Amino acid sequence: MEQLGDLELLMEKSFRENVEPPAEQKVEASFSKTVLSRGVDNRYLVLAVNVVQNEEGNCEKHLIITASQLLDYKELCILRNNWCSVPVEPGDIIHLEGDCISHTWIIDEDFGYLILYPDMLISGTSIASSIRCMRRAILSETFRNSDPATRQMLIGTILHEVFQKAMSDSFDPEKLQELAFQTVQEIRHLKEMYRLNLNPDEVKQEVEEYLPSFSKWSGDFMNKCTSTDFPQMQLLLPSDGSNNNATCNIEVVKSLDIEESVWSPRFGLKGKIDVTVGVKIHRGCTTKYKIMPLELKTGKESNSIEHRSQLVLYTLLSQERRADPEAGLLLYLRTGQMYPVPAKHLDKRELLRLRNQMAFSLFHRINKSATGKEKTNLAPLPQIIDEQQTCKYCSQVGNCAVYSRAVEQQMDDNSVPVGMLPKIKEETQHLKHTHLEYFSLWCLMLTLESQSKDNKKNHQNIWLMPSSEMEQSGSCIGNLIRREHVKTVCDGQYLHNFQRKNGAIPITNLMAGDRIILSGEERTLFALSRGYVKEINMTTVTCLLDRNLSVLPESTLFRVDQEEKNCGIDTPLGNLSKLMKNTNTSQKLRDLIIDFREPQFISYLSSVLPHDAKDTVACILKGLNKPQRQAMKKVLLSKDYTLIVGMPGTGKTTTICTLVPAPEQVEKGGVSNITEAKLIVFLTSIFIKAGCNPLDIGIIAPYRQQLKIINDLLAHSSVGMVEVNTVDKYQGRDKSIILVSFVRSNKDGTPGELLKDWRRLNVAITRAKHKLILLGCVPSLYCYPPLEKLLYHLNSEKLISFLLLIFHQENMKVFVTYWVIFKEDKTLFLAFFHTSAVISIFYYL
DNA sequence: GCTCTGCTAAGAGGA
Repeated sequence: MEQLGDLELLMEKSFRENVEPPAEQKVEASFSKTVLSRGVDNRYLVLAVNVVQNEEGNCEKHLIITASQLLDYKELCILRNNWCSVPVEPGDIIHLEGDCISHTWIIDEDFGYLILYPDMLISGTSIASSIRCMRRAILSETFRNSDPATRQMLIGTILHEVFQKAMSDSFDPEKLQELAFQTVQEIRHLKEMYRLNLNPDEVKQEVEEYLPSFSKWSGDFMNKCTSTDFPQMQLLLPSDGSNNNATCNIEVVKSLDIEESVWSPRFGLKGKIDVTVGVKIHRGCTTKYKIMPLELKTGKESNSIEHRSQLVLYTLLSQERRADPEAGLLLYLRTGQMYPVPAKHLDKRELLRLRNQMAFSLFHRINKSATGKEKTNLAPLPQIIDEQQTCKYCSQVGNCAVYSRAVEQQMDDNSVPVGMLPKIKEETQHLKHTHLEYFSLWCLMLTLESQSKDNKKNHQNIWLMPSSEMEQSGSCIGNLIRREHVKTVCDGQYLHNFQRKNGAIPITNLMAGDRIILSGEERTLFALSRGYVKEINMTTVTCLLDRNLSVLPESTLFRVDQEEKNCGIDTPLGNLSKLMKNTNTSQKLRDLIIDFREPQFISYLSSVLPHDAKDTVACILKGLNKPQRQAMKKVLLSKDYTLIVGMPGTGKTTTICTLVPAPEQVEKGGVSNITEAKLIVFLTSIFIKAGCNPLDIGIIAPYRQQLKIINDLLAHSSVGMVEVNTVDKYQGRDKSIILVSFVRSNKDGTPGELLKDWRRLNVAITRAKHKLILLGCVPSLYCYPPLEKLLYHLNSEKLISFLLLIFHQENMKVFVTYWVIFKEDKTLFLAFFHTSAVISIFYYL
């Protein structure tokens, strides 16, 4: 009792000490628009932080907090034990888990959590990776594209997909073979194989080696007669208490979701759960049913702390949607071995502590001058660890060393472990002082830009503000009910129709094409899916979503929130990191960009232009004025870069153009032309963006392989629902817009039979009611007599447009933009040529 | 203060 009295006295004291100083009134929330609240989603503003010693001489942190906007109602939060190290400061926003008794929260070793900046959601994998090196975790969040994709990652991705498909289909060996084959053949995976110089057959073979383990796993854990037939495991749930027998039989009943994406503003976490499974835990004569996260791993069966931590974090994420799973399952697909991972309080506490440290580092990227007199500069990152082994294979080692030398070693209180100095030197020895300065400057500038007010995502409004309030800002529509069937456009794209439960849709800024986040009005259905607005009118919002919501009850109320545009500094930061690499290309770019080496030019055009391109180039130059022609010539002679400077409207963009060749590919499946296919998809998307109904657009190609490629591309774009067919299928029908891809493009003029058929061509070009776009390689198509006639006619009518592909380089990344001139006339022929001239341009502001 | 532009994203495995 006496102790308690002392404690109360202590509390009173700290209250008095901290409530009274006038300085406290100046405290402002670091997240300007944060909604302070109490209850499950509580958000407290920290007014004061006091470190005190308790009776036993242990350290405690006492926070004076408030959930009232007027700062008039204050509470106390006492942090004990390890929680004392949370880097919380006055002005911070925190979330508290636990009990609040007589205006006092006590967070200690065994009970309660503090979440620092809960609206900053950090991914499960990031936190897991911070266990070994916090600095690396922060660097990976910053320099996002520094991790090069590898063969193992591709195999891992493919295997995940095969397993997930099998989970909702079947683990029958023949079916698995089929699923594996399908998945390996998917365009995005083939692209990655091409990039990694891998053969699809060898990838398929490696994937197949895992399949027997898949079958073994499903045989072990699913569909048995009696509970004791399921594998025996050691698992105690926190709710089981300590004096229970840990041995149990685990049965996987069913899969409830795949790639479930969860944002948790309660724990400040986000992540994607590989598989969400219904599990029965049979222990003695009792059975517990739990819905748990199942995490798949294709690599070494390490059962490592990182892997297990990922599952512990996923049990926290799961609580956003349903009851606490208390445990997760970790499955190694190479062997089919599965480990249960209980989510103990100790593990959750330590992981959230790491999360708070990470949130602190991510939030405090800049040292702002307190008085306005000192220079604003970058804050140091978490300490470099002193473990050569860990750093040996770290993909962030380059960024780590450059940041240390360019930013941290310029500071007074910089401390690098002595053992790591040689490594840092080695990693940065190719860089001059000017390069380090450039890195430091741009890192600072980009970080400042990302922190500027209009670039901050205010996602927290979605979880903290009711839709009725958000609707007033025009970026939200609430009280929506799903109408009609969900149309599956393709895997991962589902068309949903929503209507307001009562009456018309309120006035809104939401427009077709906007990115949105779809949530249920209920808290547990928050951020269910993301996608685009496809169409919006007075009564209906049509959305293309990444999940099919028809599994939810029909009466579910939804809200649609506009996803705020995010200023991506990821690309420029990634480029900055690449610019510092020890490669010849980066060396050259540093020379030109940082050290301002003058660009070099060659003397004669004849040495760069292929002979047969002469006429083509002359033809283009005809359309340009004198300064444009001079600029064009300079560009063609450029070895490095050419700057074109001009007032707006003087025709810089017109000058920056080049012709791409688009060669055909002849394979077993038939003839195709990937460039044309991409362009068709691009043009289709332009028409849809311009307001055309996808159903009014038809795509025609004479070759099946081409149709397949176009279909695949459409399926992976936001377009979808556009009819793609051979000429014959359009016989007797018409569409508002028809796009034709002629496919053939080869120098030797091998004629294919298909295009010689005059009747087919006639059908193809007479299907369009309003706009006909023909796309093809002019010199190749001249080989076909019917097309020759057509081209001759189009040419005389000036209906042929040369297709311009614009390469432009911004933030050191090359973008390719198709530039198409739309004319008033109904018919337009977009033409390619065999030859190309590549132009590289840097835009400088 | 308005409007335009840039925009998937968490994790795929390694030791």
